[in-house]
Amino acid sequence: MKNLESNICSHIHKAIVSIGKVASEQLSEISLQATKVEFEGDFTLVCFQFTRLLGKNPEQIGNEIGGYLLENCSDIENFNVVKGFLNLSVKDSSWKKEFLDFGDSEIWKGLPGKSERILIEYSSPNTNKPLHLGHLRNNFLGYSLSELLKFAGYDVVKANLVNDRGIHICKSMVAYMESGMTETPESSGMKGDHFVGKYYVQFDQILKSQVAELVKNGVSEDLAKEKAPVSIKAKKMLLDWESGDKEVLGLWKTMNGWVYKGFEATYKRMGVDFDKFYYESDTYILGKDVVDEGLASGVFFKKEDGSVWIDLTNEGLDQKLVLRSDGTSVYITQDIGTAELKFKEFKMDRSVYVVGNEQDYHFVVLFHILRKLGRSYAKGLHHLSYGMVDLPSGKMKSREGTVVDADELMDEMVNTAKERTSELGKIADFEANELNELYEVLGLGAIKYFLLKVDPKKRMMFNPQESIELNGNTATAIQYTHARISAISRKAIQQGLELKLTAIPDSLEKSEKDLLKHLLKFESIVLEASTEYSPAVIANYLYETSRLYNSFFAHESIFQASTAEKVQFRVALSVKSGEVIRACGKILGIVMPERM
RNA sequence: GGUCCCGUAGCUCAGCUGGAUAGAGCAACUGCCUUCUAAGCAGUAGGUCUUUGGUUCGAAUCCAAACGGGAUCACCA
Repeated sequence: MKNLESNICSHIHKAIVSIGKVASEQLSEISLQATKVEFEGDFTLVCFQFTRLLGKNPEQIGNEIGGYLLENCSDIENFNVVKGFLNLSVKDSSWKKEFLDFGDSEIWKGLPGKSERILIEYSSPNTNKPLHLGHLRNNFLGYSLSELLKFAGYDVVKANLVNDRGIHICKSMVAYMESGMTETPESSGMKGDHFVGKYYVQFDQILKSQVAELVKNGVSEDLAKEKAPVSIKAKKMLLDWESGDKEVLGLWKTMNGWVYKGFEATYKRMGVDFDKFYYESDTYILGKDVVDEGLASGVFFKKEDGSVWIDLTNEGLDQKLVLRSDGTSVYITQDIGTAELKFKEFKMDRSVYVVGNEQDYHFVVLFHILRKLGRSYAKGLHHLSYGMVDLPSGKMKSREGTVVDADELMDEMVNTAKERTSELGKIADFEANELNELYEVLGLGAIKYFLLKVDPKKRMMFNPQESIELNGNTATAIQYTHARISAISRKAIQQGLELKLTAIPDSLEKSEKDLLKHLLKFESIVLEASTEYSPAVIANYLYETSRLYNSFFAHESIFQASTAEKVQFRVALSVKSGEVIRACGKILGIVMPERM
């Protein structure tokens, strides 16, 4: 699309210069839009924008530019002006050339490399409970953003900062100790992360009963929460952990080990991976030297009690603590330190944090701090902030048991895919392992697409009662389109037909032209998605591709086309569509099956 | 209360760098499988784009305010 469209634009530019006798610098960039179906033409130029510059009415302008193009631009066959809109019809030969260039290109292997490295931090789980639906959105977003940027030519590093320490882990540990430490994931047959999560929930139950007891004896609720024996134990355990108590560290390692084993299985099933793991137990001490540096340079200041702050009132924010009065770190201290560590290790040009929007403020502050500290990497920082996944009952709350567990959801969707597949009964000749692989691909694809097609920054709704759809705007329907295309190319190979797009028939059916024009947009869509950090852009484009292909498929017969040339062309068009669908699927982490 | 995000069809979402009659899917209703995969296609119906002002030749899109929903404002992470 690039060549044809930009060529026309540059001619329009010249036309305006020649018509209005204006300096070419006075013109901003010309952009065209696709002509609406109700009108004749391929591209439309909106002429109102030039009325002031040229001192003429839009109709006149349209006619004059149209006339100029007809004479000077070899791509234009005809034009018409409706109100202020100049509709341009492109010659079939120009379209043909454009389509053939596209047929030659191998753009779906990825865009040319850009010597820029981007580090993407995502997932970042707590090690005290299993992953839930919210984590799925985070993981799929982070993974597909990484794939998207890789595809766009960047050097991408995927990092996971595991939150493996803190009071929440101590809670699981305390509850486990209270239970007598008799069972293990092995003995109970539970997945490690679910096993530890069970004790985290148990802690809360013990706490509740102890608080109730204290309240009955006249203690206020707030105080009771603090004074409950398990609360005290958890706090003491955190201190013991920090002072390196052998026993506590031992239990901590054991329990985290169980969780990691569970996470590993879940990550594998989700199809996400990481190049680098950071652990907060290593990084939580970092950042203090940077605070010292900032104090010396005057970016931070110290209050009488010894606490260290940054004043962001000039930025429209308030004062923010960066070091406690006792000299210990807070959350943001660690993040400063971790940012330094990442840069030291990877020298990345950009750094993206895939973190929920409840931390918007935190990242605004963090980025301000790093900028004020004069860090070279500060301009490349970006918070990919995504909205929560809501249930019809409202927010997910682990304590109220209203979470949708990631492992369970994946099981359910794979199962739904299985039921549907056997209902349709098309794959009777599949081996058992092929079948299971297909169910997995369909179930996981459905969840991924469901979560990725929505603009990341928006909150979204998930209704666990109705399982994720398999008809309509879903991964399943897209995967189906791909399977269909694969069937076409199998048959074409059998018949010894050429799969490459090497020739374009003189006249194209509407559905063919629409599909081709849409496929041409692929590169610019990838660029748009990567500059906006939005896999949703890819997902929506992918769906449109699938829809247009299906429409073409339903309207035109491929192997029964009137001429051999048309058969060849339609086969090649199908193959191309399949390539684009697969490329989008790869970016989204959705596998496209050959048969289903 | 301050700050930030969101508000489009009954439901879930596109469209938002201003352009012609606002698009999909689900749900409802009609058609289409003796011919390449009907998990599909074609159609009907469904809209004061939360409201009110402003900017503009032109606003779902930009600006302001109001209303509604959410997040956040800890020496928690």
